[in-house]
Amino acid sequence: MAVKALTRARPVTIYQVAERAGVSIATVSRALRDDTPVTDETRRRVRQAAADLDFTPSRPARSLAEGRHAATGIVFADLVGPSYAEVVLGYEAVAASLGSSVLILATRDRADAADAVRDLARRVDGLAVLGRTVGDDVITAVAATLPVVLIARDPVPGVDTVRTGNVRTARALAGHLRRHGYRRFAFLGDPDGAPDVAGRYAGFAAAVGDGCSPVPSPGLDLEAGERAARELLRRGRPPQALVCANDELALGALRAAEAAGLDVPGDLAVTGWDDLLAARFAGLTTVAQPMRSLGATAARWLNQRISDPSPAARRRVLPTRLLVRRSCGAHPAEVDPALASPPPDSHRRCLT
Amino acid sequence: MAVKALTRARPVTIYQVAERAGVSIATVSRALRDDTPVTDETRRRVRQAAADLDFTPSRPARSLAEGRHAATGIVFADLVGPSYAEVVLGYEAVAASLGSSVLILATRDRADAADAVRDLARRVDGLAVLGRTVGDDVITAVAATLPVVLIARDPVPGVDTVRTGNVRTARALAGHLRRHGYRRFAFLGDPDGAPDVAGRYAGFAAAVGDGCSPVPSPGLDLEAGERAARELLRRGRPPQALVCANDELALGALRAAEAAGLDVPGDLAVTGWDDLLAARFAGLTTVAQPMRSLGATAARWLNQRISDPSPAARRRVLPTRLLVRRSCGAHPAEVDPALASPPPDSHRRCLT
DNA sequence: CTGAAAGCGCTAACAT
DNA sequence: ATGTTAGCGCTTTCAG
Repeated sequence: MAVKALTRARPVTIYQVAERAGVSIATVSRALRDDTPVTDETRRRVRQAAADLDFTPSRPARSLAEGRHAATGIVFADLVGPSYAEVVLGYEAVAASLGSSVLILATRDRADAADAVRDLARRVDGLAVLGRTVGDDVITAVAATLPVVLIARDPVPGVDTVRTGNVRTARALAGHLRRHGYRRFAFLGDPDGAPDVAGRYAGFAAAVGDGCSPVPSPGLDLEAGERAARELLRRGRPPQALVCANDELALGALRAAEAAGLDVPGDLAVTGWDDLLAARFAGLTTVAQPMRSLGATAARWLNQRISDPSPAARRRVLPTRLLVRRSCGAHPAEVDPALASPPPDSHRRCLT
Repeated sequence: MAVKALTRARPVTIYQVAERAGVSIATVSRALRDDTPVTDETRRRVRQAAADLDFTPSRPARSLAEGRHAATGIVFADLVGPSYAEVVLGYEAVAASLGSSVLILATRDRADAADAVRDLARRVDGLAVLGRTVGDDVITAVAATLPVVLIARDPVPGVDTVRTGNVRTARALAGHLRRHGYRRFAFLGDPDGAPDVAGRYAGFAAAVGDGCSPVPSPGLDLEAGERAARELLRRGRPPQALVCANDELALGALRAAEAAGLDVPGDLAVTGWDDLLAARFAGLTTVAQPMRSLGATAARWLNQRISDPSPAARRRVLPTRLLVRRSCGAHPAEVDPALASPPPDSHRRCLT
């Protein structure tokens, strides 16, 4: 196969289409977008010429002239972990159906996250921000420039926010565990590390009273969970139930328990949060959240605010579901069957 | 909180910066990009003015003038499933470090995928396409316009391609299973459905000879695997080892086996592909692939080809690793320890 | 080193 | 209904 396209063909412009169709560029512009008054015959000719030349309008030129990008962005820390990928997917699906392209920005541990966000802001008509990826100051600054929707993050004045119910669900979880008879709890995760963790801890701690203090983990992944749990279990008088801020931590705790020769749930009950696929196979009691809806809602709101920025800031908390599996103890009859069913937009079924 | 920003401030332009700094717009343009000859003093003044006004250049205007987008796109079918999210993440990380923004496009089951791709092509300087999301005709057409890199997909003439080794690894897997003593195999998955599946089946079938025919599943998810496996196990004389095209199918098969009262690996060996987190907890023997590297490589190649399109098309096959766990049978001593270690860019450890 | 001016390709008044 | 023309905000010759 010979090397091809050493120099790529220069893109076709509206002028060439106009010449070929024997009309002015304005007419081409009109004919190609169906919202304007053009003779059927003219439109046909223009369309034909455009097709012949394989013409597609230059996006930058269009954006510059129209003063809009027809694109929005979504900022997140990572895509692995708590099924954030699903949020992005839900977001993309709606955004695409609304005719806007999607730019992504993963902040990970990037030092210049704030700059990157500001830069992104010049390429889009609106921005969705997932979690505590950048400071409130950046959010406020960007929100002064274009519409912003916060996802799974503490609200910022004047900015839309969609979240999942952490506090309330944590309370439900606490109730469930108490009905199991547990009284000594530990919460695995650092409330200061992520807004979600903070909410989950707050709700749980409030529900069980003083009986629970947080055991900060050095991260939110499996290794962190295993390490923190190992430490905890080594100390005297371990808790009866270990409530983890997310499934990865919980799965790590499961491993630590196994390594310590403890039976789950016999010696120790463990719960997670997120309903990862792995949680099902580990029989982990956890909380399922409508991740896809989270993204979809953000995309929809963003679109609305782009076309009309005037309404007051909106806030919504999406419902979550407690999924009771075997890791929290013998399955009591009191569990409402509805609680065991999957969240609205999940294709998963409860396993245990 | 009062409603704010009913009408957002118009963005600052280069003219305002020029006026404030007492120079021409050309000088501002130069001073803001450090690659041009400008007096230190002038540069300082311009920078100051820009900072005062919180000026950031308009992307569309810049793109129009420069004739480039400083952005690339990545097209994929979905983000869930075989950790495609990791590919995207690897891609984004490299692209960002190379100074280009990232646009995403999820084709899912979208009917107008081809149009969407063509549309995306007008917003980027290069495109990465993951899997069989659009037809070869679209790839060829787009590749004539801008650089394209294919990921985990059969090569198209003249287009770069990065893949993971399916055929060779399938052979290794077959060898391992044969050493276990298995002789009757079944392959779960539809080779005609996805390029990866095709390669995996081809390699496996070639290695075990006629002893293996594919059992097409109606999809690649857990439910499809469970259903297909249930059917298979119901028929007389089930296989000794069930090799699944991916982990989700395998996990479904595990459930079907359990439901049928079969012991894994006692009555039936099961293997997967992808090394999902859940595979670890299910003790599933599987194949780990350097997903992140896949994306990273694509981003790097794209960048190179954008700056210099002349080199001949490149093809690379990234190595995979067989992860032997308990689902394939009693752990023989013959397993090379190296085979059990994680792929280069994975943070995961082998569990079993 | 800096300024003036000509585009980049398109949309949107404004004419006709 | 269609053509003319003035921008959109920036980069980049070309002069000076």
